[in-house]
Amino acid sequence: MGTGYRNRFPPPIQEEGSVATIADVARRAGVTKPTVSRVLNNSAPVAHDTRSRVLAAIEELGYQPSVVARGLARGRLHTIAVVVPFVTHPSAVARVQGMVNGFRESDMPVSLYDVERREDLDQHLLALTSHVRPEGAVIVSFRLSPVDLDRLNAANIPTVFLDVDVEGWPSVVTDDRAGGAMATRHLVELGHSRIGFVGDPEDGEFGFSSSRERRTGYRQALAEQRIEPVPGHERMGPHGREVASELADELLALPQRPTAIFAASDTQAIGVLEAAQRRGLRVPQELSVIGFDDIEAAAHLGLTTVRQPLAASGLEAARQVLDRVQSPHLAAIRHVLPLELVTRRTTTTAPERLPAHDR
Amino acid sequence: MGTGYRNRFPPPIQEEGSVATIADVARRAGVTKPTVSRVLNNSAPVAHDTRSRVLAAIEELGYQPSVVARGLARGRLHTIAVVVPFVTHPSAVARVQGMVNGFRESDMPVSLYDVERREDLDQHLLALTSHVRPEGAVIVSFRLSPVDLDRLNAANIPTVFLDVDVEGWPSVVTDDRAGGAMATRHLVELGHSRIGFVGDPEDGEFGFSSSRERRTGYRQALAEQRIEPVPGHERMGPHGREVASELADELLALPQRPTAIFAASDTQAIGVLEAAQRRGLRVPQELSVIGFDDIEAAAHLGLTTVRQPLAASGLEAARQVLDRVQSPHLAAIRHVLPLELVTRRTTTTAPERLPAHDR
DNA sequence: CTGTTAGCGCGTTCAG
DNA sequence: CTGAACGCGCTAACAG
Repeated sequence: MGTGYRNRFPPPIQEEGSVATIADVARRAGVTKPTVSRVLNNSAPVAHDTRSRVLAAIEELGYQPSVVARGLARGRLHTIAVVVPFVTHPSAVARVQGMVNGFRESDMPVSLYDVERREDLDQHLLALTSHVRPEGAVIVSFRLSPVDLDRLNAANIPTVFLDVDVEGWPSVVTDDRAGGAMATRHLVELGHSRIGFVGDPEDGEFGFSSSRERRTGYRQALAEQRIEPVPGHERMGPHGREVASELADELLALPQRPTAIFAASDTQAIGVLEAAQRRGLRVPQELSVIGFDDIEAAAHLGLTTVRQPLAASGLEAARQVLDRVQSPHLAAIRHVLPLELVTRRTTTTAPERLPAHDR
Repeated sequence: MGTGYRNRFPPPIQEEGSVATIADVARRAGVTKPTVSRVLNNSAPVAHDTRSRVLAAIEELGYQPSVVARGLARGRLHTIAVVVPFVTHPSAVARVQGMVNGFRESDMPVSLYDVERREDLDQHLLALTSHVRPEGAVIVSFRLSPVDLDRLNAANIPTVFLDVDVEGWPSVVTDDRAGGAMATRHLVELGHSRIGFVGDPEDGEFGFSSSRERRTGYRQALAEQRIEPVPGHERMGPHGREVASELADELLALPQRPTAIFAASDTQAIGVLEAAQRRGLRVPQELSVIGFDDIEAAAHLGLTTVRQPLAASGLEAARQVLDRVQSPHLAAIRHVLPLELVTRRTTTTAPERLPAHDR
C-alpha cells in the first residue's frame, strides 16, 4: 500500500496515557514486584513456570522498565557518558562515530556531554560523580586535575581517556610527537628548510596537549636534520580555520617567508591554504602545506596530512570501557594507535631545489 | 604556574564518595526537605531569611539536585530529546549543531537518539513516551505513523518535526520540490536537455520524503521546459556515496548519456563526481553535476548545489520547542526555510551548445 | 525459590 | 509560610 507509515509500535493495551509499571506486571502474573525484578535482571533464580508467567505478562502489557527509576534505585544509570569538546568538529564527529559503533553491539546507550565552554566541563564532571552515575565514561582530550581524577576514582566509574595520556588510567592515544616529526621530516626530505608551524596556543583554555606535542616533534625533526629553528616561524593561536589563516598570513608576510607550513590540524591547514590563496601563492609550487588528522575534507582538498585513525580510536575506547564495566579491575593499559603519512597534492619539492625556470 | 591542570571543582566538603542530598541541606539549614525543594524550584513562597539559610547550606555543601530523582518524582526529565537518523552524516551534524546552539542559552540539556536501524526508532519512541518523559522533543526526517503520533500526543510532549511535514504538528522544513525544480532549471538554462537524476529509493527503509520531493520538482521543471523525460535517466538506490557512484556509472554507460546529473544530496553528488572521474569524463566540460544541501564538502569540491540552511533549521527547531515547553498550546506553525542556488565549478554550458572545437 | 520490608532522592499533597 | 506523610518505579536485604 506504500503509505510510507511505520507501524511497529506495540499496541496500547493499557489505557491511553498511562504506562505499565512493574506493579502491573506483578499483579497480572500473580507474583510480587521483586520476583518480576528478578526475572528482568536475572539477579536470582526463579522457578521455570513463574518466570514464564512473568514473561507473558510483560509481553501482554508491553511493559518496559523505567530506566530512571532503575537508575535511582541502583545508583547508576545504564549508560556510558562521553565527555567531548566541540562535538561538531570534524575530528570529534569521527571519534564519536567510532564510539557509537563500538557501543552499538552492547545495549549501552551513550550520552554525549559536549563541552564548548570551560564551565561545561566542570558541570559535566559533577554530573558524572553525582548520586546516580553512569556505568562508564570516556573523556576525550581533557587533562583533568588530580582532584577531578580522585573524584572519578572515588565514584568508581570505569573511565577511559581518549586522545590524552593520563598516568595510571587507561588511555587510547597516538604518538603526537612522532606524528609532528613525521610531518616535518616529509617536508625536509622534499628539500624544505624554511618550515613554518601553525598550531594552538601553549596554554589554551582547555590545556589540550596534541598541538604542543606535535610542535615538539616538529622541533625535534628540525634539530635532527641540523636545520636552524627560526623562532618567528612558529605561530600559535586559538584553534580554528580563521585564526590559522591569519597566523599563516603573518608567516607569508615575512621577508624570508617559509616555503612550507606544518599545521597542527587539518582544520588549521585549510586556513593556511586560504591564506596562500588570498596572497596568490600557488600550492604546492610556491608553498607546501601539510596538516594532521586526515579529516574528510582533507581528501576533498587533496591535502597532504598525517592520518590519525579517529574512528578506530573511538571504537577502541568503547571496547576498553565495556571491558572495564564487565571487569572493573583490569590493568590500565595505554593503547597507542599508528599514524601514517598521506601524501596528496599540497606538498612538493622546495622551490630552491628546482631548476630556475621552474620556479 | 601553568601545570595545565584545571581546578574549579567544588571542594569535597562531604566525605569522599558520598554526595550531598536534599536532606543534608535541610538539616544544615535547620529546615525540612519540602522547604529546600521550594527554594530550589520557586514552587511556593519562602520567608526571606529561611531562603538565605537554605541557599547558604546549598553553597556550603556544593549541593546539586539529582536530575534522576527529580525526574522520577516529576515524571519528566529536564531534557529535550532529539531523534535523528544517522547523526554522523554531514547534514545531520549541521542540524544538530544548530540545535545545540539553540538550546545552549536555555539550561536544557539535549539527549541525542541516533537512529541507524529500523528498530532504533521504535525503541526511542517508546523511551520518549515512557514513565519519565523529556520536556520536549525534536524529530528529524521521520514520518511517524498515526499511532505513534497519537502516543506522542497522549504523552503530552511538545514535539517539533524537522525536515518533514506533519499535518497538525509544528514543523521546520524547506520546499524540497521547489529546490528540485530550482536545480533542474539551472541545468536547463545552461542548455542541457539530457539530465539524469540520482536519488534515494521511493520507499526506503525509513520513508524519508526529501529525495522523492526533489525528484518531483525535477520532473516538473523538465515538463515546464517541454523536455521529454527519459525514464531510464532516473536512478534510485540506498542513500550513500558508493551506491550513488554506481548509479551514476549506469547513467554514464548509456548510449545517449546525460550531459548533466542532478543528485538529490551532496553526498550522492560526490559519488557522481567519482563515477565521472573513473570514466575519465571531465567535469563540468563533459558532465555537469549539481547536488543538494551545501554540506561543507561541497565548498571544498567546488560543487554546484542548492543550499539548504541546515544549521539555521536546527536553531529554529530548538526555538520552537522551547517556546512550546513554555506555552504548551501554541498553534502548530509550519516554518519554511529558503533555498538558494549556489553556483560553483561543477556545472557549465551543455556541450552541444558549444562551438565544435570546444567540445 | 518467593514474599515482606525498606529505601534510592526528590516533589507534592495536606495540615497547621 | 512551614512541616508531616506519602508516592514516583525499581532494587536490595532479609526472612521464610
